[in-house]
Amino acid sequence: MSTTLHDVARHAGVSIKTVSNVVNGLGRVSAATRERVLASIAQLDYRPNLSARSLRSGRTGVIGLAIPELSLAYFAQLADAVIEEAERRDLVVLIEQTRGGDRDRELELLRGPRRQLTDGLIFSPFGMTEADTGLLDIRSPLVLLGERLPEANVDRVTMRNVEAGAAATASLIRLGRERVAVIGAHLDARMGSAVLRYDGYVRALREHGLELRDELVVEVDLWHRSNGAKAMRELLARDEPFDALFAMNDELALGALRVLQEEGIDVPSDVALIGFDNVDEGGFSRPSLSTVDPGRPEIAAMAIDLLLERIGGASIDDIAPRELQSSFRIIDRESTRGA
Amino acid sequence: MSTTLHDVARHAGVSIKTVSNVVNGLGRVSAATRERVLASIAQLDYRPNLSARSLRSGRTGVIGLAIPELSLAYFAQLADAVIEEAERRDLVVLIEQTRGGDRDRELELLRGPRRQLTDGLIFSPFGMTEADTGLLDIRSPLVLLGERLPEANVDRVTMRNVEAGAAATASLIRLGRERVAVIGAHLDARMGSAVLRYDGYVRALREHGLELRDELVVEVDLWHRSNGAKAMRELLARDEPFDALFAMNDELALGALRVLQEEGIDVPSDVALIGFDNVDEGGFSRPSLSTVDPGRPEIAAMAIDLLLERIGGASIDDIAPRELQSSFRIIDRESTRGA
DNA sequence: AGCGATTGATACAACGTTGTATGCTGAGCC
DNA sequence: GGCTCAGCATACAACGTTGTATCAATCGCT
Repeated sequence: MSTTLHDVARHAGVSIKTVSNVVNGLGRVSAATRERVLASIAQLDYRPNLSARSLRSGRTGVIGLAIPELSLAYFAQLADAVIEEAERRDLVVLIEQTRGGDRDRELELLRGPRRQLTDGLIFSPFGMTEADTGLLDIRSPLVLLGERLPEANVDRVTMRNVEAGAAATASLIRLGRERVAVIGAHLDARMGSAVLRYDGYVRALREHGLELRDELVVEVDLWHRSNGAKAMRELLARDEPFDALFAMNDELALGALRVLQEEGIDVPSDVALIGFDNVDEGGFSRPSLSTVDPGRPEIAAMAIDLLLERIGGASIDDIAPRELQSSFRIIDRESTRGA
Repeated sequence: MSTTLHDVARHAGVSIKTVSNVVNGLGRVSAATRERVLASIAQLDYRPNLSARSLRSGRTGVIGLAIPELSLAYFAQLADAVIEEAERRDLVVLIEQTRGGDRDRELELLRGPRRQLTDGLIFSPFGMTEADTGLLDIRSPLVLLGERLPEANVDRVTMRNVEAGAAATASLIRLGRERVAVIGAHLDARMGSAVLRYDGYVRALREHGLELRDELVVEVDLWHRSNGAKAMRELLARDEPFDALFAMNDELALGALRVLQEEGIDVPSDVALIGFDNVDEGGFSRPSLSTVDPGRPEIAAMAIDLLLERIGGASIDDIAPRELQSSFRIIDRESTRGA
């Protein structure tokens, strides 16, 4: 079939191991034999068999990335960042979709045989509940993205959701708006981005001496665009005036934006709007959408670095699980511009 | 480390091969021993080592997907479809980005050692030129997406671009529009989607007895949103009246839409608009975007099936390369609705 | 009863690689 | 001149799996 070390060795008149050493730059090989071997390698177009290598070494050079759905812009862009950062470390990425965060599928990915294909997994959980937390206790390297499953004894990358939520809200208040609505809250939840971003919202209101009005808070289960539209209709139906809106992600914001426009409400003059996530699309909506950039490349880099340490042998017992936080940035676009 | 066949065999008091047979459902194994072995497998939490398996079998169960950029909605949704279809065939997908279609990167992916990680590659070429076509002549299974590199002696999945372009154009004409502009043309090119969709446009005009006006044709190099905006400004500057627009993909359409709105031109009443690709986002723009659905799941399924045949051993010499075409569908949304 | 056929299980080799142990030079030193 | 020691290269085993060949025991048939 394809050329092996054996073929090269025979062709160059040396032992298999010497060829292996040349390929990997190990051991002492005289310049003369090295030349000869390299020539043979080039001539025979030898390429190492990665299956054999990983059988021997126990490493595959592949990391897994499990996300709810690649069609969601946020995750597509995240995957993009992970692939690029992985590439930089000579790793390759295998993407698994949990089909919108299906719990059973998530568990299957965590424990299934396919885990063997990868050295470790970067996992953005969604459907698993806190009761499932124990199931995360797996031998192989794992890094969680986001703040779900807070009890899990695992490395984790998050962002400063409270601070970012506060900064987003503050950016609206700084425009002179005093009735800032928010959509996407999960008031009953104890943890999660929704809770943290909402905390930030509340904090910013307080710091600027504004009143928190429950009538301006809309709960939204899934942060999809259609739900953003629904939430906005609900808010409008309450007949409670507002002049600014913090949407907990860009999808919600874009859904809300559409309804606002249908109702003839101008953004930003009537209602200033800021989203969250900095999805590409927000730069092209009309008006373009102000947002919070979560620093995806940084998130990707942190996750991979954490993973690599575990892959390198640092077990959970050796080093306690850590949580790294990416830095965010407010992006000012048309939806919060002008008076 | 982790449990192997050996461990299970010892635990169940049988030979290694018997355990292997149970796992793979091969050979004859009595119900009694099968029970015993399965019990041991469950008890020891045995999972087959996929590296060893693929070393032995020569298959990895992984296919590669090389696309320009995951952040582009079209490719994200395509990747989604490929992953789902692969899953259905018990395959897993390794995504490689060619960084917006960088030629050197494309060649690297085609010939690099990482090809060994996968059983075959689904490749959406972009940067490679016709001069590079010969470099596609690789031993390992390969399927191209799209009509670039037309001379390549390789399996390929395309869509009926001419028919689809004609159908899109016709859907505008059927609204009563008589001055249909088009953006995205590559007039100097001999091949590619741009040429084919343009052919469709021309054909539809002719079939409906409309005149082809060069002033209504705008060339656009890269089909990005910003270029859609640029093209629209160029078209408006020509001061040539038009009442409908066929954009060669949704990105162009959305870019153009934004400019039309900035200029106070109403869509669809002043200008009816249709795009191409059925990117999710088009369903949420305002007005929502009519488009051509290229049938991504079908494309993914066809590509994987072609690949699997080659992986199964059908070499290019055995079976001549084939081209499969997906079926498309016009999606009517607000941008072509009403009078 | 004696024979071949069938069933159920086993031993062994091999996939291509790399780590370990070992061997063979010849140069340097007392 | 015999010793050590570095320098270079090799042989062998092992990673965990599966295909092939083989074998023992049981079965069915004349």
